[in-house]
Amino acid sequence: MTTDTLKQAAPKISGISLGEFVLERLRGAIRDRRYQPGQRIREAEVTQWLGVSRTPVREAFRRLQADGLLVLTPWRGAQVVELGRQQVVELYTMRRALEGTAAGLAAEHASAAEVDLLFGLIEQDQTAQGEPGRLAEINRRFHEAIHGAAHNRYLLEALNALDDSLALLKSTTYEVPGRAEAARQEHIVIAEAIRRRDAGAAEQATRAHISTAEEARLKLLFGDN
Amino acid sequence: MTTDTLKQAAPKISGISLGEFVLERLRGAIRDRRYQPGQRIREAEVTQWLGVSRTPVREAFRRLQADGLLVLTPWRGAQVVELGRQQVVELYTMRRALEGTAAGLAAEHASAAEVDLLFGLIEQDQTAQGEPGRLAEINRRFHEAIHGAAHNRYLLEALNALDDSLALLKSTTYEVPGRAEAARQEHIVIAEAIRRRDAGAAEQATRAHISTAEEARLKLLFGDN
DNA sequence: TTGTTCTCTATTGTATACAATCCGGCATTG
DNA sequence: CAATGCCGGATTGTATACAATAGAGAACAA
Repeated sequence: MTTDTLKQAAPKISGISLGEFVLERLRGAIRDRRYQPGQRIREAEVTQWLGVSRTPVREAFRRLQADGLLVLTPWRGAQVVELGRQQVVELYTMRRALEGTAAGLAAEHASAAEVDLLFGLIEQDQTAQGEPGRLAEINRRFHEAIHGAAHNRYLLEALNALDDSLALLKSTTYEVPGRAEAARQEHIVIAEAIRRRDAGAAEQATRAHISTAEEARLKLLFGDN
Repeated sequence: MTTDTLKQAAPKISGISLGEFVLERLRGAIRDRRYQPGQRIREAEVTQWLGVSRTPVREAFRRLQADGLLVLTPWRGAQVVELGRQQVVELYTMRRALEGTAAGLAAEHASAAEVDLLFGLIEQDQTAQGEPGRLAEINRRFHEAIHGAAHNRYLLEALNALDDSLALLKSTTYEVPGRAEAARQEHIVIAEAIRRRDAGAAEQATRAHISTAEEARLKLLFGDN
């Protein structure tokens, strides 16, 4: 076993297919911005990086295209999607709809443990003030908890794909001054609506939350007022 | 040029790639129930049918898996998805959210021509009473018109994928007695809300419309009361 | 008969060879 | 000098050969 960092060994005895392996590796690389928006990804490049043939690489490309992370142009190959202002706005509109729905469903279906998890995360949030990285991570887990509590697999899939797309955007909105405290308050309103099983309130509060997040995001990316 | 119906000729000079060609053919075959839910689809089978090699077939399989139409099990290949009661309920929950959002956005963004189209379709609807097939077709175009009027590409994609999934279900709800007239009235309420730019009312009316469609569907499929 | 194990075939996963296409640079020409 | 057209290499699309696996059915023992 060499300490090979450039040429990653493909899993030899893993039960997973190589196509899935490549898919996850590429998805991670795009999420971590090792492949940046607009960048072209050549098949041969991935082939050498992961030590597999072109076939599984191409399969992963197709899946990532379906997820909206890659653009595949015939005879020109794959490019990481670049999001313009209009697309960011449309993505946030989708997010408002889907997260709102998830929160409403969570109010109807969440178990006691799931509700406790939400409030636990809100407490953790308070201990992480001033650390944008940790705040973003706790925020992610808060929203994932709601997604799970909705108990709808199609909704969950759609939200995961949406998160991947939004990961194409630089940095976190927690770098905007005052955003952390505002988000925290909004989270509390949402969690309390879910606890008292008020689906309408949970949905409305979540939509408002996404809207303020959108504002912060647009300000960060495009300097909107 | 032979009148070959079994072994379809692949497009030779078409600008489209074979993978896309196979994808559309398979999607159509699943929509038309030539491949039925639960049925296994072998690569070799499609290979012979369309006169292409396994590579483009496999690419199409991956895309269809991402769209939720196929289940790919390692070493076992592709199977058309079978929807159980729980999954139908979850799909309709998604549809309620997405169609509601689309109607709300249409109320905000629809052009005059798009509004006219909606009322034109409602009139056509009246001339097709008693013909479930034509009614279903007009219904489809009514909803597509709203989807387009929302002017959000991600929402449009999600709704198209959802329609493909629901196409896995047998027959149309217009076979339920009284469903046609009820749907027609609901359509009018939705279209009028959009015409007067009342996003909230359009969304609410659409959600209610999807809920009654869901009821009819569940009754049809599972004999719910 | 029934249950178990083994083998063999059908089918999919992977690698690679070959064909088609695009894009850059270079030469030619006005 | 600019514009245009034509190579040649790089890259992707497709076909096919080979490897790995699952599942059905035969052979056999109890």
